Amino acid sequence: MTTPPQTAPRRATITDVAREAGTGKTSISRYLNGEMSVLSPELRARIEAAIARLDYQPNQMARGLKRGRNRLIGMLLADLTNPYTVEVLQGVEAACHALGLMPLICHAANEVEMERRYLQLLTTYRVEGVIVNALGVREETLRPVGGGGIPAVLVDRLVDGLSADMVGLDNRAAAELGTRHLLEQGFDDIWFVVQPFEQVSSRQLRELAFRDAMRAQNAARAHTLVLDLADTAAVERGLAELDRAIEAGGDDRAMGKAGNAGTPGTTARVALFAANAPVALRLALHLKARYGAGWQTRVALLSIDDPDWAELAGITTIRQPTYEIGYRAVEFLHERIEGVQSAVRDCLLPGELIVRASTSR
Amino acid sequence: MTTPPQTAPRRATITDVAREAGTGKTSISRYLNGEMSVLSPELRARIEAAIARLDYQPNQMARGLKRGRNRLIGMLLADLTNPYTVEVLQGVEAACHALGLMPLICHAANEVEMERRYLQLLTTYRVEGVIVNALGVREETLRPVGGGGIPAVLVDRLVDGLSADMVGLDNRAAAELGTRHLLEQGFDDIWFVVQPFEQVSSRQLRELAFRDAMRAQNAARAHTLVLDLADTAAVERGLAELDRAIEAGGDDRAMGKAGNAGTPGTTARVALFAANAPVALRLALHLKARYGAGWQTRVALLSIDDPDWAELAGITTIRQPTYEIGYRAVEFLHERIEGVQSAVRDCLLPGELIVRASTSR
DNA sequence: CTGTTAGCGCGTTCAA
DNA sequence: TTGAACGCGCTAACAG
Repeated sequence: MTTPPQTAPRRATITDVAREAGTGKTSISRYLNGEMSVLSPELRARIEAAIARLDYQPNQMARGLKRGRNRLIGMLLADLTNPYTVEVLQGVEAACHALGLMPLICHAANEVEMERRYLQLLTTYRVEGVIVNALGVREETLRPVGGGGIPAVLVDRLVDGLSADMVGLDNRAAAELGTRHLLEQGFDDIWFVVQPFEQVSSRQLRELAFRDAMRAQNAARAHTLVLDLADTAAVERGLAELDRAIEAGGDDRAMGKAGNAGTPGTTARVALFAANAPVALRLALHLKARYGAGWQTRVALLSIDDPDWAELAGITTIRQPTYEIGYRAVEFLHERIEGVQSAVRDCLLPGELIVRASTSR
Repeated sequence: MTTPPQTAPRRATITDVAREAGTGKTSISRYLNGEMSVLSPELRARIEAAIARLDYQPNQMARGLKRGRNRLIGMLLADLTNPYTVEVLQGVEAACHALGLMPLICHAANEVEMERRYLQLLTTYRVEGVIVNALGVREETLRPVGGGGIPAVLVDRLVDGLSADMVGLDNRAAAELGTRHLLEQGFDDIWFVVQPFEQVSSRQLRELAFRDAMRAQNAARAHTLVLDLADTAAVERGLAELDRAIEAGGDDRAMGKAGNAGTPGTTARVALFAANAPVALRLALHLKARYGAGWQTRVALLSIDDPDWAELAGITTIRQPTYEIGYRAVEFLHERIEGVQSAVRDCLLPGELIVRASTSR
């Protein structure tokens, strides 16, 4: 049974409905906006019938034009490839649904230029607010948005110089949690592996907290490795450096258990601390290639973010409350849209440690 | 340096620009639409200056209202959690970018009710077309869209009773490719594992092609296992069934190499054929839990879809040309929007076999 | 309770 | 080459 390719019959407008119901446009408008109390049941019934008959659906664009609010919000995403992003998005969608908002999702695919273009596009569509999770937007780009312009809420990362609400992981606490766990498990040579810091505050904060935690425990061997995943050659070099460290360290994790922490000159037990899931994946792939299927028992890997393959790879993770992050972001934005003028708010949510084979004896 | 929270200065309108440039709105409109030839260079310069001074940006909504086209297209997605979807999306975005379209992304999160709601919402925003990758939309829901209504293009799955362009994997060829590979590697007891078919034509097609391929090779032991990932208890039962088969089959894959294919009563070499990535993940998790880290050498797993963790898990996959699927879908849709009236088209793209440890000796 | 009127920001006649 | 007037689909006064 094929649908006939007949010419598209122009969609009914409010005027059509009014004519069909034998009344004026205003009454239709009132009906649409739920002002039922001011409509006689009789008229109301006629309107309902007319709407059904014409399969009428109000034009949001026209409404928006008139009212000055179109219920659209922009959602600028740096990288949908990162499971974190998708999970946050689910929270965003749920909240939008609950608040009658419609998110315009813009995926910049890690390209700063794209971010700029999308931000401008969103402006052009007169979104009522923006949720920003971007790689390289600077204050200038966001100025017409955040300051004096439309409301903005930052997710996961700050934009320097811009004061706006922000919601994300409590990076300091999370990095400390991870570091402490590794130290407790007896690892004393820890490599924090992170993508280039760029403008991404969360990366900076995590690394900083890691170093602080190491220092606080008098654990001398703390290293930071910056891995630009987009640069194959650089990645190779970085991984080679890790290999040297791993192979100089304890040959077997079980063996090194009583290792003398921090004492220089002795074999140390090496652990890798990935700043996020993309990094962790790259590391895991390498470790598997180099040390075989059982690599988890050879070198410890802990990651912030808890992608669905973490269980499969047996890596320890710190799971972010992604859904809630997205949900809260929309709530914040909604309040701002509604005119709340309170001081800028930061919402830092705690991460949850999930211990798996790679860091347990 | 904080941005002062001054009151939002109303965005400039075309009227403001006209006044600022000392001319009428019409000229501004002409300028915006690139009709430069009809503007004196002098006026044109004044307009440019005024636009810059006011930081004017035309209101897309108003334009859309007037022109009857707002450059918006809807993109209905069944499941962003599936890496396939994200990859397709990247193709969609690239094509939209190239064609001056803006995709409204709607994520139904596998809920049929959500799909209905979003479809209606899209209608309400007067999108010019829709790309549909849905779980349960029926012809009725899509009627105002596909038939006689706004143009639609289907991705990955058909909607029964609806004739619309569609683009996706050549499921038949892909399933044959996978089946042949497994048979060639000497597996003769193959389980096709798939989510409930529902309205999803691709699932049905893959399963059908699998059975056909098995029959064509006179390979007697072909099974189909339907796994409803949302139903934990049902999954457990299904997995138990698989375990029985696996453990009844050859104890070691290397051993069974010379196994007598299809002969009943002898030990057979068991392989699992996952219909897509979510299924493959569930299977891999179970196999790892039951057979340990080296499960890949114990039981073969092949999957349609090539998620980023496939390499990590060492499973053989059939990679879909996801980016191209998304890109082509938008191209098709764009043509329809532009009024192309040709017969309904199907674009079936080939998959690529990527052999990994789990199915090679 | 109901209809009339005047725009929202913009594009498109049509005259000037 | 330019601009004034009208209307897109809808809402918000303002009468009745």
